[in-house]
Amino acid sequence: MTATRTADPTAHETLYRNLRARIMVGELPPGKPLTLRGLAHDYHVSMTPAREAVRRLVAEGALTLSASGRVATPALSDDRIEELAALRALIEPELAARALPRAHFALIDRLATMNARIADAVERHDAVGYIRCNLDFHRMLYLRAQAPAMLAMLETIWLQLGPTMRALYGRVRRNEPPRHHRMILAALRAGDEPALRLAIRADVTHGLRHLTGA
Amino acid sequence: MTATRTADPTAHETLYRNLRARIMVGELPPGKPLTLRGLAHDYHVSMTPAREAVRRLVAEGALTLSASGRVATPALSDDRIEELAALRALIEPELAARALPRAHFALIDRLATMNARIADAVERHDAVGYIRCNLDFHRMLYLRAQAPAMLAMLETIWLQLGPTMRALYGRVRRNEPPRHHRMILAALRAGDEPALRLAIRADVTHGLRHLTGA
DNA sequence: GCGCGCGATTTGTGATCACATCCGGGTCAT
DNA sequence: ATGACCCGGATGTGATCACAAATCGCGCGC
Repeated sequence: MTATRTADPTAHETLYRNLRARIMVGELPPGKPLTLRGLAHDYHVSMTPAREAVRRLVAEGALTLSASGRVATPALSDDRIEELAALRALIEPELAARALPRAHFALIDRLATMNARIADAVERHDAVGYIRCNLDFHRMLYLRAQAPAMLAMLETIWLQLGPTMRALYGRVRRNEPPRHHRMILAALRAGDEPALRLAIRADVTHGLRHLTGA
Repeated sequence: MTATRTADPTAHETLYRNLRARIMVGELPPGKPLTLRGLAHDYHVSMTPAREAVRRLVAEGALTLSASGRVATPALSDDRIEELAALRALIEPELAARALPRAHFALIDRLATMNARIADAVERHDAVGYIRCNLDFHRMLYLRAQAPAMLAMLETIWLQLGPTMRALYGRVRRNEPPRHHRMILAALRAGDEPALRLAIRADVTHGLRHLTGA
């Protein structure tokens, strides 16, 4: 245990973090309805923290609010998916470019390791494992950009796509080796910013192209 | 009154909308502390809706939460301002480009009218009026892009910059005529997408360049 | 068999209370 | 004069309750 850090987070924050993580990696299918009392019961807290956590997630787009106040995971329209993909395609290359000058060898090495883990998840047909590792791969790179506001904005986009991505990757059985990721690593090693931007953009748009067609 | 729409919004939503609008146009200075009981009292509601509205605004970055849970308008660091400006410079040209094919004459005419209103606000040294009209100008254009997710994301960026922009425009007395806006209108009339992207980017980066130096 | 309406239950909203903690100001000792 | 210290008010957090509205399911009528 490295836990000298046993700070006591508030109830609504633990609930928030937990739900957020589950939504981002696609543990919940699109359109899954949630209830305040249900969440409160599951986490052994009262309704108040559940309300705050849900409200927060709704504000981030991780959950949608029906007209009557009912809350559920988002079931995105094709148009919305296209928009979110376009946002990823705008922001991620920028973050990668900013990370590039700071991407030393140890980072690239760790990225390659994570890439292997992604291949494992694909092998095992583990959809949420695949999504989790894939996001970890991108996040690890973008963290080097030293741009917390950009990264936060990007993560809210990932959040919104979480349930939908799961619904997709759960359907397509064909294994998709991290082809573009290798291009990303090559561009990083070469210090080639234009190539990096292209590789990132290709990775993002490739992964999301199938979502609308299905 | 066109108000056939007198639907009854929930208390926390009216409070949310009101606060959000005030923050976005810079009515509140950076670092202004707010209290749940204070807000609840001002809006004649109990603490519960105030808490939800505040939680929502915190999630959007419109308010910041101190370690002890205290809430205040954000006092942005220079780095963060640069990031948010970069995000605007990425997203806004894209939205403008998507709006361009749908920008018919009536829209351009209305934009020109709003441009005049901006000039008025500058004349009167009305900082919040200037910010409000400026954002209205951009929003009116971007609405034509039919990209609600992108626009929503952009508005959260505007939100975060609200108090800071006010602090800036309140300081610089020199009148800043909407020079770039005329370039935007010209590009729209000519249907010239590259020129439009450049004009938008220039407008955004120009307006925010001073924020770090001051 | 199928659609419709009605009632019981579920669910979100808002109010209020108890409590731990934090912040500010005043006091006292050095 | 200045620093630490301490206490009282202020503040956020969480729990619980009352209430209105929406939803779902069942039974009736067609």
